[in-house]
Amino acid sequence: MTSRKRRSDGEQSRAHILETALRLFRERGFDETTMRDIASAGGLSLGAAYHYFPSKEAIVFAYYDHLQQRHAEEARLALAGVSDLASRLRAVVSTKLDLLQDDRRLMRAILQTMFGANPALSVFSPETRTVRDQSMAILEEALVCPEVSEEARPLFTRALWALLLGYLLYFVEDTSEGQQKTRALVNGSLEMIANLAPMLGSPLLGPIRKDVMRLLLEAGLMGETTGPGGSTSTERRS
Amino acid sequence: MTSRKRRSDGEQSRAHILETALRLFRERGFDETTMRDIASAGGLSLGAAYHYFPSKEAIVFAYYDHLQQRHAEEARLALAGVSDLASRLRAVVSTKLDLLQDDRRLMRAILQTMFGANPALSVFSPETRTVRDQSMAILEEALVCPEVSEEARPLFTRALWALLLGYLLYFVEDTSEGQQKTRALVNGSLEMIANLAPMLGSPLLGPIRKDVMRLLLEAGLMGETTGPGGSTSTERRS
DNA sequence: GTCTATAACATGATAGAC
DNA sequence: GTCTATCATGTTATAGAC
Repeated sequence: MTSRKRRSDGEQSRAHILETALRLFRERGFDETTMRDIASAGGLSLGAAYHYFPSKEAIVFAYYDHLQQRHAEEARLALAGVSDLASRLRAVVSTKLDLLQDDRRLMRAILQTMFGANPALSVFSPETRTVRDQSMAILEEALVCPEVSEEARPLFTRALWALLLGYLLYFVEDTSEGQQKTRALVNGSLEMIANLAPMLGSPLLGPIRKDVMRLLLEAGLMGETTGPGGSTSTERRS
Repeated sequence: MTSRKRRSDGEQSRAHILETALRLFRERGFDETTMRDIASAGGLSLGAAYHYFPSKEAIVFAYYDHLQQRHAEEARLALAGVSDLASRLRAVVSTKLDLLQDDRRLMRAILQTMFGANPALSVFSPETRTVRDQSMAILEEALVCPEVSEEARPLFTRALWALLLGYLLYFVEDTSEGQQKTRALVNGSLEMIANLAPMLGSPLLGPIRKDVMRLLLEAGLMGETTGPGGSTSTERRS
């Protein structure tokens, strides 16, 4: 265990780089901040920065990872003692937006990689599985309430996850004061969804729910299976 | 009008570059094809290529523009004589997928720019308005049928557009043989939607439709208004 | 073995001559 | 309109310091 002291140095440097990078990203934006800027502002060499983060993307991903941790905490706090569905939905989405309020440009960089050219980092890829599961877990917690039946919950969670993605997409482009446009859209639509929720749980829609579940399962969008780039994948990437 | 001959030369060069670029993109992928490759394969200099296309992105956009033209034609052809909603929905989405079948890597590049860092090229931006409107127009045509009431159509169109975006997102990652996973997902979900459509048009849901419309209108997602980056924008971009 | 620094490379984009 | 430099930046290779 001779690496004990060394590692602590490394961790510190890593944290320092991340901190510096985030500060610059916030000040100037993602594209406008170069790796050289980050390195020199942090008082290290370019090589050192690349030693800790294999790519510029990796830095925003580290940030997003950290952010989700915080969201989980905040959301749980906001959910405590709140029992009606509408409020619970608002709580979980609002805390997310609050955390991202001043980092919309960073979130744009994240979305770009999630929808971007590198399949490994895509929204559906197995590599990003952890992040996705974590995100869904928080949403699912919000759905633990009388209005949502046990059977409807998994499906509802997926739908909400897709919706959240849409909200974020809108959010990063929203230049209205305090992103009030997004807030209004979110609050209004979640309110309606909450009102419709009991209906969705009705036995009348049971068969349809079944159909949807089967569809999503086959598409690899549900349960333990992989996404569209499933096991039959034969494609390559340089 | 001394520019007559010149322009024709220019147009020809432009078309030549576009053609060459697309061929290389298909052969090697978007990221793997450099502007230098395109220029030299086309027998021109790097500067010349940049003269016609201000960026690499611009090339894929030109392609996408052309593609939508073709989709409009194909979709109209496929819609002719088909009157039931399910078939009409399938027709318009299937033709899209058919056109993109062998260009999924290119479509990925398109999606990346649409969700990407450059706000001007975002899905919601005023600059991409034409493309968006064209795309929605085709979808709206598919909804001209007895199952969809006149009042429900605008809303239905928007929802379908969002859904199509989701399909495409899934499609570009789908490595299953012939993208059968996407095909199954699309056919199944559209079938269900078609079945639910008459219900959505019911007077019972009238008030809710009103609410949704108002919400989308205020969000700038409907009608002639701009998107989230509306007139109050104060942000800049280098 | 773990970190850091320097130099080199590939490529998207630009400037200015012809 | 076209070309030839040239630049800026993400990334990699490599060598040295602790």
